Amino acid sequence: MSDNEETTHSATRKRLLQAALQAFGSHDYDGVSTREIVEAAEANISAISYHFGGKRGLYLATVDFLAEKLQSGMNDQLEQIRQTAEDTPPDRSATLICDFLLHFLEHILLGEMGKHAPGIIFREQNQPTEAFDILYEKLLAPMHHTLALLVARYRGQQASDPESIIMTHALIGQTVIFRIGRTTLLRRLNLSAYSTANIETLKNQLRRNYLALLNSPPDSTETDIRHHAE
Amino acid sequence: MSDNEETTHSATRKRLLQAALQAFGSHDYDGVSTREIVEAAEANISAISYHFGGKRGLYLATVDFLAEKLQSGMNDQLEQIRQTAEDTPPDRSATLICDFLLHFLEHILLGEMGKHAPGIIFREQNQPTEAFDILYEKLLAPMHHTLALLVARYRGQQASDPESIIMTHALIGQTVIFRIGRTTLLRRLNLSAYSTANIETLKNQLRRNYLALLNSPPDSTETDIRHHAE
DNA sequence: TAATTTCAATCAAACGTTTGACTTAATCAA
DNA sequence: TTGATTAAGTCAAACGTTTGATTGAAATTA
Repeated sequence: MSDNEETTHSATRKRLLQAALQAFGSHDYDGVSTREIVEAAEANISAISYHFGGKRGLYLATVDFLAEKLQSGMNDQLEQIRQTAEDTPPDRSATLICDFLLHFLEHILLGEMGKHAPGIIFREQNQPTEAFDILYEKLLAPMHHTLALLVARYRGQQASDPESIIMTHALIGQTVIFRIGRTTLLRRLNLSAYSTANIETLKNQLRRNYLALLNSPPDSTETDIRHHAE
Repeated sequence: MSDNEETTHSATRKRLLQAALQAFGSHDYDGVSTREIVEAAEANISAISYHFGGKRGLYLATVDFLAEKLQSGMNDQLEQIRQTAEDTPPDRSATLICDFLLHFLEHILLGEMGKHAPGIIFREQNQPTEAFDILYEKLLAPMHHTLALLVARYRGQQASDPESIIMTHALIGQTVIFRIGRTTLLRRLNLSAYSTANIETLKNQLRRNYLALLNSPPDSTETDIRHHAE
């Protein structure tokens, strides 16, 4: 039984993936030429066809590469959160949510991943191809699921309740907008880039925002239904 | 003195802009070929060079076209909001903010603009070119500014206070994420598209979120400083 | 030796742009 | 009113370049 996809351990293959990640992260699929990539990867043109079957194959492998990379850094954290959540009272969930999201914020604002991932992820959200399935399964769904679990737990709702899911989405949205809408916010604040002090300010304010949302009363209609059901 | 840019009133010119908006809205710059555009516009290849100087010129004109289109539909609303805000007590500002954002939400989820604008705006945020300046000046800045004014007024802060600006950004972010992250949310909810009932649910929940954020107490440090200054 | 990987060279197709002829409509002197 | 002149816009055809992909030989590795 083989691992995920091919498990060819070619150095060239890895260099191609890294170069492609950088390229596809900062330019559109069609805005990146295969020659550009192989030059950055110090490989031959035909290496793309050889290792990935073509440009499209390289792109898909790159998205998988990205998802795998991010997943590995997040899965432990998510698993630990699920564990902690079970062992502690529901009202501690808010802290877990805040800590996770703020840690996530720092990653997408400062981390290496923040450079390349957003462009690819948004593009796939906006105009999904089969690459979106990879991102969703390995990245977006696990994160969304775990957070929804905590949100539901904290607010005394079901994790499958649309209200929990929507609330989770809003929490994530309020976070990622500081990466997605970075250029706009920086102009409004007369800054050219986020400093660590700026990010500290952001984190403080976002934490307060998270708590305000989490502590807001659930929809009364839903609550009534739930109470009657119990 | 001429109007904005050239005021050539060619039918072909307009058809090119409309076709280009559709094309650039759903595909990347390099993913759109000039032949594709002229075919949709039922024009000749050379019309692009003739009217816009080239593909790049057409793209910039298209962004300007988009900004102008959206601006016209929003400026009246923003002006009216600024007027209303001055004539009514600060605590009414929350309603104005909610109404504007929810109206905006409906536009980007269902309206014609929601199809094409997001792709272009995000791309320019993520990798700004001179087209971003157009979007910022005509669209993003006015909206951001007016909302920040209301937010500051409601929470008893200065509109120039970073906390007001950041709060405004968070409010907008929480709104647009339902367009940007649409694909993810729809999967989580097991839907294939937003129905009008779904959107009504979204709006109800978002309104509650907005109010929770707006009513949350401002940063105590800031508040202290402000009180001392007064 | 046999299999895997790299290489320069080459391919057809698609790209954005340019060209020069053609049409249409407005301008103006006779 | 007529006929020549000019300008604006459109068109098919072609331009040189770049694109992703392929080839078969050479190099490398096992």
